[in-house]
Parts: sequence; structure tokens; C-alpha cells
Amino acid sequence: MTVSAEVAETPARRDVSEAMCPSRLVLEHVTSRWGVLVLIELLDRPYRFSELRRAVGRVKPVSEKMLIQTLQTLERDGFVHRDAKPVIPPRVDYSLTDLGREAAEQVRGLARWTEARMGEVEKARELYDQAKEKG
Amino acid sequence: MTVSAEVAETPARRDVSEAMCPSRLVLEHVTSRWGVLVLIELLDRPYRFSELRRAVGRVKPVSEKMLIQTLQTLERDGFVHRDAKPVIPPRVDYSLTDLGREAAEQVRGLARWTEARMGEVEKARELYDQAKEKG
DNA sequence: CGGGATCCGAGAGGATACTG
DNA sequence: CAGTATCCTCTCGGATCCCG
Repeated sequence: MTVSAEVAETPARRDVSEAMCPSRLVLEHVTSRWGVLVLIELLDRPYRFSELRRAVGRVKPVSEKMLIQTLQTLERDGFVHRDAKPVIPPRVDYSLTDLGREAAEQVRGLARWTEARMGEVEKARELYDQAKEKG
Repeated sequence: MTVSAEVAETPARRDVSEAMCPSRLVLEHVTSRWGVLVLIELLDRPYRFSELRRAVGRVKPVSEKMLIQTLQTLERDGFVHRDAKPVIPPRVDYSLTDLGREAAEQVRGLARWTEARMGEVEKARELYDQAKEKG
């Protein structure tokens, strides 16, 4: 995902190919391991930070660091809205923007398609594996 | 992507969370950096190996190693069909299966959506960045 | 509670050389 | 041409400690 790649990087080391297709980077943010799960969870409703961490964690445990990084890049791309209440203890709510909702729905569509086709995938894998060991 | 994670791994080290949602792994294969680009290219037509490498390379240069790995996992999942002709010099054609075509179309949909929304994304980034430096 | 900063291991991913 | 094998680099991502 290269979440913070654009922060402190010398121009010389920049991946020249990202100029070829800047949208590819956005696509990588959206389809990144944690990006996918975060977007899908937020499609249900807004979440507080720790709450979101637990929700995502039911699918796959995520460290605080990665969750923050993911949320920050998604916020910067305009997919996630961050609402920090100045209270003690701190309370921060994350929700999808309209743009983010569009993205999330497509991602969820792909996720659901994948679940629906898992049977065929596993069948294909068995064929592939047993064809290999005989090879 | 963890392409060959399932090859030589002790059960103890296996990511327990993949049992929670096996389809998540398939989703990661499909949405992986090279998986996305390969699927989209193959949606146009079948490709030979080097030909595909050049085609993908027009978007982002890919090493032979990663292209092979990607093709192998996609083939194992039943998304890509590999047709190796026993000739000299070797000729191998890669194409999408029906299952792969369905996946590829969804991925391409997401890619196109991303391109279409790049303007809004870049606008959001400017707002985010200038709000930061004032912070 | 919601983060930031730092350290560190593991694995992704590239370069090169070699084979059928 | 289509891979395989090896080595090496870089960064992803987790663990830990910190602060407001």
C-alpha cells in the first residue's frame, strides 16, 4: 500500500511509474488489505476508533498503527471523514464521505462475489494441486 | 499478496485469521498490485507471457518473477487458464476463465471508477494537505 | 482513548544467472 | 521464450513506549 510513501521521499527515489497512472495508487489504497476491510465496515455505520478496530479485528486482527495509517490515507483521498470531538477522554468518529461510499460499495460487491464463488475457487485449487503432484 | 505462503509453512506459523474468512485471501489475490493489472489486461484478449509483461509494463513495470507468481496464484484459484504449447521455442498463452472474467470485470469497474473520480480525489488531497500544514 | 515515534523481523519484490 | 533459482534490498506491518 505504501501508505506514507509520499511523505518524506526524495524525488530521485520516487517511483516514476506512478506518474504513468496516478489513479493506480488510489486503487491500491482502496484495495489494500486494511482499506478493503475498513471501507466495508464503515458502510454499515460510523465507528469510533477502537470500535472500528474491534470490528475489523473480527475478520482479521489489525494493529493500531495500520488502522491509523489506513484511515489517514483514506481520509486524505477523500473517502473517509474524521470527526474529532475535543473532549476528555478523546472521541473520534470515522464515517464514509459520499465519494467513499461509492468506492466502498464497489469493494463490498467484489468481496461478496468472492464469497459466493469460493466453492468454485476451492474446486479449482484441488484440480490444480493434484495435477501438480502428478506432474 | 503472500503468493506462495501456503507452500512451505509450518502449521504453527499459519495465520490463524485466514480460517476466519478464507475468501479474504482470494480477494487479496484479485486485488493485489499485479493481480489487478493482469486481470484487466487479459480482459482484452489472451496474451503470451512476454507480451503480457510488456502490456502490464505500460502501466507499471513488472519483474518476470512477480508476473509468474501472480499468474500462478490466479491460475490456481481458477481465474486464469494457462495453455502451454510443446514447441521450440516455448509458447505459453494465458487467458481468463469464465470465473476469471467475472472477477476481472468487477476489478476493471473499480479501476474505471477510480480514474473517473481522480479529480475529486486530488481536490480532497489539496484540502487535506493545506489543512495539515496550518495545523 | 486516540493517536505519534521508534525499533525490528519477515516477507514482498527486483536483478541476475541459469535451464529446457 | 518461458520459466526456475538465488541473492539482496526495501518496506510493510507488528510490538512497544510515549503523550494530551
